[in-house]
Amino acid sequence: MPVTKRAPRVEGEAAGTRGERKERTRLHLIEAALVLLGQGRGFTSLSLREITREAGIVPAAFYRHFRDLDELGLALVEMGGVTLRRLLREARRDGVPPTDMLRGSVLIYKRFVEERSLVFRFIAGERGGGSRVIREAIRTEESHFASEMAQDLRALGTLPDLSSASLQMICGLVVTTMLNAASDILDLPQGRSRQETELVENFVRQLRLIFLGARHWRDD
Amino acid sequence: MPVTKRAPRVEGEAAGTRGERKERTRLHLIEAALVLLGQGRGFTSLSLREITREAGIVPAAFYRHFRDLDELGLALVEMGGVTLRRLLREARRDGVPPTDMLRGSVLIYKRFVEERSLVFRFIAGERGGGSRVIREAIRTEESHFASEMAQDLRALGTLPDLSSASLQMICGLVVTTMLNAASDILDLPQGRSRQETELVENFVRQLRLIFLGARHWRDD
DNA sequence: TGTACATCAGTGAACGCGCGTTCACTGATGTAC
DNA sequence: TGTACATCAGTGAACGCGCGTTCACTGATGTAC
Repeated sequence: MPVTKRAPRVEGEAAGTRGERKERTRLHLIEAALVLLGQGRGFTSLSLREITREAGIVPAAFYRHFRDLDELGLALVEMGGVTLRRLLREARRDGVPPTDMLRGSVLIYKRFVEERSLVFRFIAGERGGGSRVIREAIRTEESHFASEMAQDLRALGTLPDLSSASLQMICGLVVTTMLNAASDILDLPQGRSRQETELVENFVRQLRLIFLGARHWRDD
Repeated sequence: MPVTKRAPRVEGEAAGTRGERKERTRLHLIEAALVLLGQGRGFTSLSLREITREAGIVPAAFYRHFRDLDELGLALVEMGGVTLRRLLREARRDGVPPTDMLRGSVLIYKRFVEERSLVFRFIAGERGGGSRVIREAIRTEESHFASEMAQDLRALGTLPDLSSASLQMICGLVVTTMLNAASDILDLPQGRSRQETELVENFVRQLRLIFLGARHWRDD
């Protein structure tokens, strides 16, 4: 029976090596920022002190993790990118719904957005406004996401006649449409199922239109 | 010869009735906000004092014109709506370019956006993030704009086989694509003509795809 | 037209407050021997 | 294993600053007679 090198800790809260604790505080800061963003304000309007207050540490400790708020913003973008990639991974794993493919995908996407509302609020919110460096980081994530989606469509044999460039362009349009829809989804008033189905139907139709165009697209 | 009822003023700056002067200060406040937004920050991060400083009045005077910053934001949204309507009006007046319709329209749009960069920066920036009340006001303007565009397409006889609902849906997609593109246009680094033509070509292709889909769309 | 009074856009000072950043510090965790 | 020292995440106090809002005011413009 091997000797326990380190005494096991009772409280799960404070467990871990110094490095692990530090990482956890970093995540607390990121989550704190997301929570505050979830209250419907822009990232640029958050203050360092608010964030540390929400995270439960002293303002000065912020600097142990990020040089400034922009650096935290970039961490949020990265988390957004991870979230998007997970969406594709799950789609790949589960496959697309066999009947009424598009509506099924839209409903899955809608639930995905709602379950990760804070991250999507951030991405949808800072994509157009916010600071320039963050906007560009988001654009980069978007285009990676579009490329990955294009690869998946290629692998699935959808739209086999299109060049990679055209497929990429089409996926770019799909991605911006998805992110616009995410913003709409998050602003849905609760319990207004009429508005909800209208939004979904509109979203489905828009995607249908795009894929209809794609099927008739001729590379030049 | 009629008597001059009021002594003519020498300096154009201070001219006008009290009401006119007030209106001018109001516009100064709106322009000041736009100038500050043009420096690449979000509306929610602007301060009342900054804006009045930029407008050349004392902070307290702000309250003679707006209850708070949100009310000024709504005025900005309205100005954005006016700008979009002007775009359609000019398109109606000048007609669409006869050859290479879509690329021509895109280039006209690009110039339009660049000439009114501050308003578009605001609209593109607050559309996804910002405060909820402003976001919803922008959505309303967007959908009015889409309706008007749909009417114009109907009047021009483009896509004569589509129902009004479908036309509206398609125009909605066109509008969001245009506004996404506006954000990209405004972030173009100066003098990088390569990136510029790529952006334009991508934008043209996306619109082409949408209209190709529209031509094959069957109402259900 | 001239006069006396009302209106009100803009002023300037003041208030209490939260901000970002700095600093020397504490004390648990990690490491070398 | 035990001990002595190093590291460093988080502390708490302090700073100067710009913030939003209030208030009594000023003086040009507007109005009634």
